[in-house]
Amino acid sequence: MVKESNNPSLSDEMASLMAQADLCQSLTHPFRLKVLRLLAEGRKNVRELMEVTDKPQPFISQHLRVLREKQVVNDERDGNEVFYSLADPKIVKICELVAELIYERQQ
Amino acid sequence: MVKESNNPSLSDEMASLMAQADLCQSLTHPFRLKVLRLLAEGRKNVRELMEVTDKPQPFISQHLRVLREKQVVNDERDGNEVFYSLADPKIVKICELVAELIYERQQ
DNA sequence: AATGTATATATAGATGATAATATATTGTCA
DNA sequence: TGACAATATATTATCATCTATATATACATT
Repeated sequence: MVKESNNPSLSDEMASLMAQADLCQSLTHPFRLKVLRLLAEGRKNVRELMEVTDKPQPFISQHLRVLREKQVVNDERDGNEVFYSLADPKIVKICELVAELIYERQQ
Repeated sequence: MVKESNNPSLSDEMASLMAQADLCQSLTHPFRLKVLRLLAEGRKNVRELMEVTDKPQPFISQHLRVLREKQVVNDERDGNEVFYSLADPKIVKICELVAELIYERQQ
């Protein structure tokens, strides 16, 4: 946004805003929001997500990668499978607030 | 995401997820997050946002347009000036949670 | 080692977002 | 009405994201 100034607190704020924007980027796809909603119930592997969402495997893995890169989910391998889970319970809170906001709009 | 099924509740969920994703899109730019933070203090017009952020006017207006189109802010004209304000207090909550989440990461 | 299963990555064409510049609109006041 | 101030929109080049398809990797089992 702004060129870095020599005031450290300004660039700190900028860095924080950039990180926040980056995190929000992970929430800009309906499928990823759906995945987050599913993971809020508990960890799931890719096969389970395929069964529930009926989407092709690479499609799912690509979106999981976005979530992983933004540190919104964690992955842990268990033998052949990889389980995904929410990295922070605040993610659920955020998604819930967003959903509420949309819900209230329709009333 | 998914082709519309004949189950109305499914497409309702889809519509909701799409609206949620669309709203989150407004949060994916550091400048817009900065603006929301400023508007959380109270309504501001474009000139005030220019003074605080030191950004060119069209840059600001374009980002305000995104926020307006996503219904995240309201605008009201007062003579020559247009004042922007947050459309819903939940926006502040969401931004705060996102900021907290980022803050905690750094610890 | 060979095969099968689960998941990840590479690639490419299409679509969408961003930023800068130029220009248009809207309202005020002389 | 004409000139100015405040804000909005149009345009365009660049860069990121999305989806589908193809392919690669990792682990398990025989």
